[in-house]
Amino acid sequence: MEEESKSEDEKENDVEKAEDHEVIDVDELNAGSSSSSKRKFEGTNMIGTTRKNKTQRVILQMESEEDNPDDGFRWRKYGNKVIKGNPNPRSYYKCSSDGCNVRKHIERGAEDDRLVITSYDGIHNHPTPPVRPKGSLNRTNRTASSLSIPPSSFSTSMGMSVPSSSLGPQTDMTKLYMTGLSKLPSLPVNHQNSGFTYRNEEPMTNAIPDGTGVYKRIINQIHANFGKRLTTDML
DNA sequence: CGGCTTTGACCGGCGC
DNA sequence: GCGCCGGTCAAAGCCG
Repeated sequence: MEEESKSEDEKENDVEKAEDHEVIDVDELNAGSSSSSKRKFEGTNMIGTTRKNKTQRVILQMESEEDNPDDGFRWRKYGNKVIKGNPNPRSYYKCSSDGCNVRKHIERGAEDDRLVITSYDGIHNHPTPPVRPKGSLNRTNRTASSLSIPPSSFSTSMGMSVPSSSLGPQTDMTKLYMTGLSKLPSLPVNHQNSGFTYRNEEPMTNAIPDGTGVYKRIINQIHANFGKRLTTDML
């Protein structure tokens, strides 16, 4: 791989890494279990073992039986690891688009195996999801359509949630969250279900065309928040 | 035949 | 300095 583990702003990154992570509110909401799981999340956000936190991290928390909800992008699994404190293994995915270094980790809640925590690392440098032109690969589709437990609401670190009833059960999970996020009407948070967390507290604008667009916007927001302008370059 | 998933090993960072 | 944990890579196998 293209290891970028240079020593550029490692110091800064270090600091960033330390304060940068945002603990998922849903956890608190879900709480009851408390400390142990909270720790887990912090750890997740603070990943920095092998890599410095050079890229933005978006964390989605949702309730689903699926391990790999379709977010519109093509992912290739490159690893699987059982993490301490969580009986469920964490899966590592990379965007299979050429030149795109975006990675994502998917793991299930230690206590709620229905709770799926997806962490996105980096920004897609391709405008549109690389939908297989051949159309031979439908794995992700299969994934999305096999969802049997559509979330009944979204909750975010912003304290918002939205009933999924307004969204089709066929919609991709991530899109659901993204879309939901962008339209969040400030409903009571349902801690029993899904959540969305990203590193920016700023509310999204409305009228997002589709999930992918929303994703981009989120990434955009994150970039803005980070004071970086990769987005401009990449998108 | 091509691409993706799976599994094990190795590497690097962090904490004690 | 050592041990533990997390993350990534590489090879083999399977599926479409």
